[in-house]
Amino acid sequence: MLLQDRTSASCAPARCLSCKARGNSLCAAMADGELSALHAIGRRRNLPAGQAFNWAGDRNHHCATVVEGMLKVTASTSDGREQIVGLLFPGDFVGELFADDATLTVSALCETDLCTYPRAAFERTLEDHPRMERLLLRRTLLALGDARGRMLALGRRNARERIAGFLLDLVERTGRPAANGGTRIAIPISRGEMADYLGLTIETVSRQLSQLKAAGILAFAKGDRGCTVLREASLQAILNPA
Amino acid sequence: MLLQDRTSASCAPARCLSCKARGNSLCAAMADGELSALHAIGRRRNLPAGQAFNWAGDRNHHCATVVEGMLKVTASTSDGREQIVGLLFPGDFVGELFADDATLTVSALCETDLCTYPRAAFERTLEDHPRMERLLLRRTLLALGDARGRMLALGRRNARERIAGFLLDLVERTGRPAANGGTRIAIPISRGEMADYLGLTIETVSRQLSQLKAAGILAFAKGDRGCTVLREASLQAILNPA
DNA sequence: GCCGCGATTTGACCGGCGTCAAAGCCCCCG
DNA sequence: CGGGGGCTTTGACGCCGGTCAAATCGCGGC
Repeated sequence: MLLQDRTSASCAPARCLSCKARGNSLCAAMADGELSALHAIGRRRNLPAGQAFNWAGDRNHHCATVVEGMLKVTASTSDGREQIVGLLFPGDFVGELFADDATLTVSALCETDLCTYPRAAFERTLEDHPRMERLLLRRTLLALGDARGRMLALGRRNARERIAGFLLDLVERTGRPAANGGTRIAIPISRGEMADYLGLTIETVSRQLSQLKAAGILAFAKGDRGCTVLREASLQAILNPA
Repeated sequence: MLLQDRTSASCAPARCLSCKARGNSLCAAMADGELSALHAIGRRRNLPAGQAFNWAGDRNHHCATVVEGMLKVTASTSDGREQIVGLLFPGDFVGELFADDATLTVSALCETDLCTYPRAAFERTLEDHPRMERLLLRRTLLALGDARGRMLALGRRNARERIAGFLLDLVERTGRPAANGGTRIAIPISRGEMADYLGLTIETVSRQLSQLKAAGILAFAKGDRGCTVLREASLQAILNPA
């Protein structure tokens, strides 16, 4: 163990060098030699689709970074209504730092690989590596900006506008030019999860998508998640009314 | 100028020593001697009630910390619907770091004193003082947690529940025991601002408050902002239904 | 192919909250 | 003391989106 630490201090651990999330995760702040500090406390973990990484109310022992896959972060009311308050993609940091108890539930939207760390050890590592702390600050600020945009959507936009905004986000994140001049996007989550993300119900989401299809703005290929956006400008017009 | 910097490097600038926000602002991370770094780039500024510190869409030149007073951070749609996405109190940091353009509008809810900094200079100071950066990270994480709680409220709670939650927040923040065994709270903002904060309309806020009064849960003294909570447990029960 | 199950879509209905309007209240100022 | 303007309350009404229910689709297993 000690020996391994010493050797890996001079060259990055193999698991890290081949890591798909390296480069856009917090690890990017670490020089190859420093990675051993994280490597020593990190464990790889695979999370099957649907399974929770942790539950709101549990003691908050672990944090992680997403290596591959997607997670949702949800908050819920005492009677079970649920709101997705964040989505996490490869490279994103997972967890609530500096808090003894978790207030949010994190679970996998599809099969997901994580690099998990004991929270206490991670926080210590953070203190020792200001570059990593700085990177985390930037990410947290981005997440906060995102959260604020979603507060506007949840508080002030109607169902049509929320759907349009969501689809435009997907265009930006996953859009690829389609044959017919439209843009093909993946919709990586179920209707129910879209509803939880947008603060709507499944039925409303489905109806709105049907209307957009009827209006010739969207087209669905049968039997797959995803669709192609035929008239992006129309979505923009819905999102930003005069 | 240079001379002043040198002298103040050995003892904290007088303005900082007497600052009411010292101790719970980012400055708390600075030893007395370090404060000159902030002092040199900071300017005091007084903002009359209602006036904006900056507008969404402007170049993002300045940030600040709140010395005294209260600010609101608002996001709005292209057609003018407005959502308050944050409230700022003495000691809180004001501004969107690492962004060239402001996406949010910040304005004073009452007469407010700020200590403002050019954003670029502040970011440089941050780099030189990891303790301050760490404090900012903690605050940003708290703000993110708060934002997520508000997403749940805006996305999944009805008007009654939002009002109850808001009042309970005020009890925690400003509550003082009242003569009749109730808790006296200050409501430091107008009905319109409450509505913007809660994602409701003025009329709905007013109606809900009237209902709580009729139910004997709240009592309003005539002619002042504020009220006393007679039955806090009832508010809890509204916020967390079975 | 056929069945069964979950996800999605569609329909009917209704209630909460937004909208529009008017009245009331408070405070400032003359 | 009276008048005016802004904030707040209250009322009437309509619509959006939630609820309940049923039909349809998609897919895997046998």
